[in-house]
Amino acid sequence: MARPLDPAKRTAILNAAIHCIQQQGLHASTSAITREANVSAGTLFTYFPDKVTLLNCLLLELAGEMSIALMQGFPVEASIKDKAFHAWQAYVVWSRQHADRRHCVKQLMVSCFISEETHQAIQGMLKSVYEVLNELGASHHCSSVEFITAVMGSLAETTIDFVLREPEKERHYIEMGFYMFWQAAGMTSEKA
Amino acid sequence: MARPLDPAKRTAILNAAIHCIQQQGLHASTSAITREANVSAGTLFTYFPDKVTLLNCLLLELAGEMSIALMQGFPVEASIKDKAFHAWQAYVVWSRQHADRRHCVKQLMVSCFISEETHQAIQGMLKSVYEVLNELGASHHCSSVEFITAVMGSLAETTIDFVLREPEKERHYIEMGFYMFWQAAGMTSEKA
Amino acid sequence: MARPLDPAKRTAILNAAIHCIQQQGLHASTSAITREANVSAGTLFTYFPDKVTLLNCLLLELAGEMSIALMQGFPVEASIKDKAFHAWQAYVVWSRQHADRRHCVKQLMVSCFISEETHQAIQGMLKSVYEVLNELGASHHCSSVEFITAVMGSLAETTIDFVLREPEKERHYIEMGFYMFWQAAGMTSEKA
Amino acid sequence: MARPLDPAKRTAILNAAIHCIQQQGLHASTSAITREANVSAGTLFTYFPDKVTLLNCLLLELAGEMSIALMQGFPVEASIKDKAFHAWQAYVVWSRQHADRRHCVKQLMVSCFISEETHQAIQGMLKSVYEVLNELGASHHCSSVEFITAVMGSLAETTIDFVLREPEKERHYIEMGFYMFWQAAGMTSEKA
DNA sequence: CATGAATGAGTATTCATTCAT
DNA sequence: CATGAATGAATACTCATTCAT
Repeated sequence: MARPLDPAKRTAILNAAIHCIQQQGLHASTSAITREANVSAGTLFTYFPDKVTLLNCLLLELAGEMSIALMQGFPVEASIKDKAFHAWQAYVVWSRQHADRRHCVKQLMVSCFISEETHQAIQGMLKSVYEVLNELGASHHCSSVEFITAVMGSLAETTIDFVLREPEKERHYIEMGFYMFWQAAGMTSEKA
Repeated sequence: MARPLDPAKRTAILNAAIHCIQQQGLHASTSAITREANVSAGTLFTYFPDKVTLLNCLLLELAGEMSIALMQGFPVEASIKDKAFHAWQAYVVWSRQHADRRHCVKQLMVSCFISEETHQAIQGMLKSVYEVLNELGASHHCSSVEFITAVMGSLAETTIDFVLREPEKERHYIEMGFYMFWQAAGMTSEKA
Repeated sequence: MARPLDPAKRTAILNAAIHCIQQQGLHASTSAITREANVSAGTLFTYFPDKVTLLNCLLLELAGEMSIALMQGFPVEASIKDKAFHAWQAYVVWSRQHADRRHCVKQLMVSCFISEETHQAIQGMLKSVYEVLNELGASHHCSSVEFITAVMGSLAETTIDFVLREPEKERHYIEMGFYMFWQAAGMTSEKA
Repeated sequence: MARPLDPAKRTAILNAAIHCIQQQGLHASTSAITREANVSAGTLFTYFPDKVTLLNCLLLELAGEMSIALMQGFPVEASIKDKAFHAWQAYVVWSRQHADRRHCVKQLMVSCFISEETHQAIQGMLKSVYEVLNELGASHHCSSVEFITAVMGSLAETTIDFVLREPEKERHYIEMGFYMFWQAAGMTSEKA
């Protein structure tokens, strides 16, 4: 009956948080966030009980957006390589389009504010991607799926860094990066 | 930058900073650092004009230590691959031996506290490593030495993460990681 | 003071206030009170213009209840001593039965929130009791009816404290307390 | 070597706390206290780690002052009645001279901020008074020393209330109050 | 009239930095 | 020069009160 919680305001707070965190890190103050969101200091706490919860919600929101982007047009019936390339490309493109969001996700993922529940919820969201990586590891008789996953992640990050610096070479870096990864991944079966 | 009055005290402060930053992040308070260093709160500010300067000096110090470690026993006359492997191995081993320092470096490198000057000074320190990488890039007719450099860095970081988790597999990861990198690097000439 | 729109709601708020104040003191928040009363945060302010007014109304309400309890079955024709004992006993019993209300009254009476008007209104409510005390003072040729009144009050409070701690000794404390008071009151005529 | 902690500043903070608590209750804000003490908001926390500790220290300080006043010229060899009267009188006089301090003590004693340690420390300070009360209880074959103690306390408080209102009648109230108490105490042996 | 979202001043406490000793 | 007390702006969060729905 009373004024309902305004989803636009919640979004404004989350977007403001993205903006502030990108500029000032995770210690961006709640008052900086509310100022940026054009709401009063107290309003943040009607949408999120405390700052830690806000950060967890923010990460979930971003991971959700990202997983949707990654899964859009995912070629379920294609070869492993095509699946992997699709995920790779989608991730790089999303990151280029949302550099601020990517920056937040990176900071949040390594911070001590994110709960185990949140980490697991994210794993659940990215299930399809992890399935590709598992398949990839298995197909290479790879002793360490985790290592391949980490390598893919770090090469993708490096690729994104360069795409952000030279957006006109996006295609070039996406392909070069992926084939470097693919070649590297091929190595593991021999060395494992 | 600050004229060191008692070098031992300056070092104590820097070491205390490493310790505190590893445990509490970059927002470790100056008073926590001085407590750990067994000096008074004010003393920090006779050695460093402010906290940001301290962080910049700390990063320079750590980059210096690291570059020395990387260059120790560098095989000037060896093949490019051997030079690259030497640097790779030296970096991984130093990082395993100085996990706290590496952690600081990583946090500092992505923080908003490090000035452009500091970033360039670090580039200068790692000149020898970059020379190897330039040579490597040239030998592969690689269009993007910087990209290879970044890839080497990110694969090394990934390798270190796994060595720190499974120290008994250090050799395995060092070699697997390097050959993955080498294979990946070989790709660039074809794709560039 | 505020025209009661729904008396049941007004009562619910006052009862919730009693409950919260007993547990958290006078700084119990209005939102805690409304939550306990099962009404919304804003509703409190349609029944009471502000928190201070609520507290004053609450005290008046409690004083009213208490004065009714004290007067119930009052032996109008009995001796002064019997009248005094009746009031004494009624007060102790009411306090034991309504420990939470008594607690509120005590806190409110010494707080800086209660206005002079409220204090005088309470005096008015307890007129009958004061009449007994006046009679008592007169019968003892006592120079200070107020002092006797205060002594009776403070000895009754002490008695109640002990009754609440040892409810099985209620009769014992009621009688011991009253006879201590009676003896004390007898003193005044000699010393005044 | 550096500026030493200034006892005068500590005292200023405690006195400011007394003043603010008297006016606003125990929820007087630390900033109100520091404003009154003419120190900055942060200084309070160099003298006391937190507000609760400040309140405990304040009560200990006041209890110390009071116990000194109560014990000054205590007639160790006199009769029980003379000892009791001495304590009674000393307490009333101290309370009249330090109405603000007395008010603080009363509020602090019933607050939830005071630790068990503090309560015990106070018991220790007032040991001599408690010994008199024990002796008094024993001499009356009184079943409940605690009750007599409480009665003495509450009658003293009532006496003080009247002395504060009519300071010119101090002697009158001190004596009347004490003899009322003495008479009341005599009752217990018959009723216990 | 009831609701509860919005507000912003207020809370205890921290912290980088200054400066008297 | 070392010390650590003093400072006051900043922090996350609360709360009485208002007002749009």
